[in-house]
Amino acid sequence: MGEKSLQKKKYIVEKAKDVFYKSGYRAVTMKDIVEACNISRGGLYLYFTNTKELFEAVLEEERISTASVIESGKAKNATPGEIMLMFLDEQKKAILKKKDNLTMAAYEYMFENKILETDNPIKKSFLENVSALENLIKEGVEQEWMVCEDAAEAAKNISYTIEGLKVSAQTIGVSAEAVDREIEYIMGILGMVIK
Amino acid sequence: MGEKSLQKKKYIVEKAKDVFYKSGYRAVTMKDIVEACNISRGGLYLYFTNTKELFEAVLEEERISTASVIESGKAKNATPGEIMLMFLDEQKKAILKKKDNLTMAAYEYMFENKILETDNPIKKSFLENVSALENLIKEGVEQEWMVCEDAAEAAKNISYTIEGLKVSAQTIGVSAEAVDREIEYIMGILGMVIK
Amino acid sequence: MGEKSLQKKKYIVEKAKDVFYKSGYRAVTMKDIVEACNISRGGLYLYFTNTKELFEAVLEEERISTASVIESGKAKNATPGEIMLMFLDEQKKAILKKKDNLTMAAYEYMFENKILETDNPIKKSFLENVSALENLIKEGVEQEWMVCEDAAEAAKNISYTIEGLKVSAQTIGVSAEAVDREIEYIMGILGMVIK
Amino acid sequence: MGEKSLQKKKYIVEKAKDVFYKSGYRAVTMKDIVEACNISRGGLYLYFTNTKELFEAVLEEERISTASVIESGKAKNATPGEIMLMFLDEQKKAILKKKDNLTMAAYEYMFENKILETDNPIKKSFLENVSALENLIKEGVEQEWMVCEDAAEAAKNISYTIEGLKVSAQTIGVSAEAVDREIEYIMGILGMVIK
DNA sequence: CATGAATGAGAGTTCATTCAT
DNA sequence: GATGAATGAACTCTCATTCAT
Repeated sequence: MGEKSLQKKKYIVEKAKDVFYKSGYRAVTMKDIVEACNISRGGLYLYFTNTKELFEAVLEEERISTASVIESGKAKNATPGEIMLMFLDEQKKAILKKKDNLTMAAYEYMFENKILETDNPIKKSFLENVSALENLIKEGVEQEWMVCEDAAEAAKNISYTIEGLKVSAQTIGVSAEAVDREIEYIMGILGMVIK
Repeated sequence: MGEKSLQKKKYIVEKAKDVFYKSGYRAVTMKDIVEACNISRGGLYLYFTNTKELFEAVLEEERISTASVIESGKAKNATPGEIMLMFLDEQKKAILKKKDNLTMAAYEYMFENKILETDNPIKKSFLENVSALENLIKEGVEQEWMVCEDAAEAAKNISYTIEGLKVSAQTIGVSAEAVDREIEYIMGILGMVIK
Repeated sequence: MGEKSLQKKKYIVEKAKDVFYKSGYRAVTMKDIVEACNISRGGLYLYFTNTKELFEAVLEEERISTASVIESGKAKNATPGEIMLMFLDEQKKAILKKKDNLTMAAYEYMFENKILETDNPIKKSFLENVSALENLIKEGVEQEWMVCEDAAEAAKNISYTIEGLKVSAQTIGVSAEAVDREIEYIMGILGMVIK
Repeated sequence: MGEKSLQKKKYIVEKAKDVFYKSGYRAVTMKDIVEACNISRGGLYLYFTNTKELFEAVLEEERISTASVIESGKAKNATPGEIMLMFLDEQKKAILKKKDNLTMAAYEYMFENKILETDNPIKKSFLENVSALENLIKEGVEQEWMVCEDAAEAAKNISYTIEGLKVSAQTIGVSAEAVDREIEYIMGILGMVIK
């Protein structure tokens, strides 16, 4: 697959993203993608065999990488406490983003594709994030910016709280204040002073 | 619709519940239901026109009514604090129940059927629960079993935390300890002494 | 599947037979059958899932059973020699039948479906016929109508000679005289007097 | 078409032969050939428009020419009887060759392309062979190596017997002994002494 | 000549839905 | 009410064939 093809592939992923945003995961058919991309039926199949592949490509692009936030924080010589705040702020934005159907689509995808498999990209991403958070917390504790006896458990707790907030935000609705309260709770867990 | 028909309808809902538990929401076809019920294709249509109707009937049956827990507590002359504990315990059980595909099915359903509509049965049920909780909290505060400045906000916060836990439990996995910690957090919000 | 369905199934097989006669095996699509039967796309699938199933049903109907010829001969108290003549006559007719594309279709089918599998219906039918012939020959030898040292080998030899004639007849062309000569040869093998 | 092109064409035919050997005739697609040749889709079309053309080119290459065997025999000053034995031996080898899917492919091809047309390459080849055999027999009779009243009919009979054996060998299975017996039969027809 | 991306026709298959019985 | 055969729309997927480069 040459340079040109890669561009086309990217173009398809971009268009597909719109479709998934609009229609979720399961409702999307290859036909929908074909129409969104304005290409031929067969043409799409040159790049993607099914909507699962397509969705995984979209996920790959979309992933808000905790790791990347943490990396960029370290690059700026920020303290673990500062990095944690940056991370939480990033998550808050993601939670409060209106019409983030991709989160729901991801849940549909996860449900359809047997969530217990560990190579499930969402679970994988979740676990990566937990791991990155855990390291951050350990560092924070070592440098006495945080207090936490069980960094692993704390990282997990923080992560699924955020996950739950994302889902609730898209289904039942969550106020910015509610998100703030959760963030305070998380900071409390870590013995961080609330700003 | 006569007595006999009502019984049949109930029978169908019961069988449909099994199917939704097993396969989620979107993956379920009328054919699946027909096969599970061992009735004729046409027969099913006499009672339900589509899987949406069927799923709503199942939801109606399954709803773990916060209100009902609270009512039953009041009937036993339990204090607001005791009722709250009973409620949280009930929720813990629901969260930790393995293979609760119905929760995921409900999310699929919610997603497909435009969550913003207020007559969405899940949102409706959620709001009812929030309201019941709010009243419980207000009562608890009045009787000085709890401390809470904004009962409405607290009720909402508690509810979506639980909702988030349910989803996380079904997708990423949540330990019993994690649930306990969340319950402690909730009790902390309400100024309740941790047992 | 009720009485009515069985009739319909038979009707489909009948129509399908025409199609296979006309177009062979591989060229036939489910669509062709649908059109020949004048039924709906989905309707056909109620009875047959693919052309393989259909073709096997056609084969079942069409099978010129050696066994049945032999049975009917025995029922008429014919001698083994007479039965052999009846059998050979039956085969001659089959060989010389014009436009017997079904034979070719059967070869296409056999080729596509891995001829080595012993449950291949054509091979199975062939082996059944060989076995029936073998018994007939043994009986003929016992009653001194025939002379043959190795009945099994003779039966096999006769059978594939006929098979070869069928194919040649449909592809390169075989004269009635040529068939007669082969029959004489077979009778010679069996030490039978040529009429 | 230049020298280079001819070489490429030959290369394609060689690769195509493998594919036809492996998959028969009808199952083979232009895509299969393209992949086997490791050339571009468009590239193949410069040489062959469809699988029929390709298969005919393969047949042309593969033809076991009776004529050539006879020619080579004559070149070696062999007697008609010796040449006949050489020819029969050659055929025996061809019959007993395992996995000769090309024979079946040829039947598929013949069937698809209306066998009645006399320019059918297989029929043409068959008739050429019959003619060469006929001449050989006539010569054998003249030189008193053979005895045969109707050389034309004998040649035809021998040829389709062999053809039938080839098909049977590929579908139902034929033992070497059975082939020998057929050869003896043929030699008997010609009044040749059995070795 | 050669490439390979792109097209679109067409085959297979599944199901929601209807309707005569 | 109940049945289940029948319909047809919709979707997936594959290739022969073309054409700009």
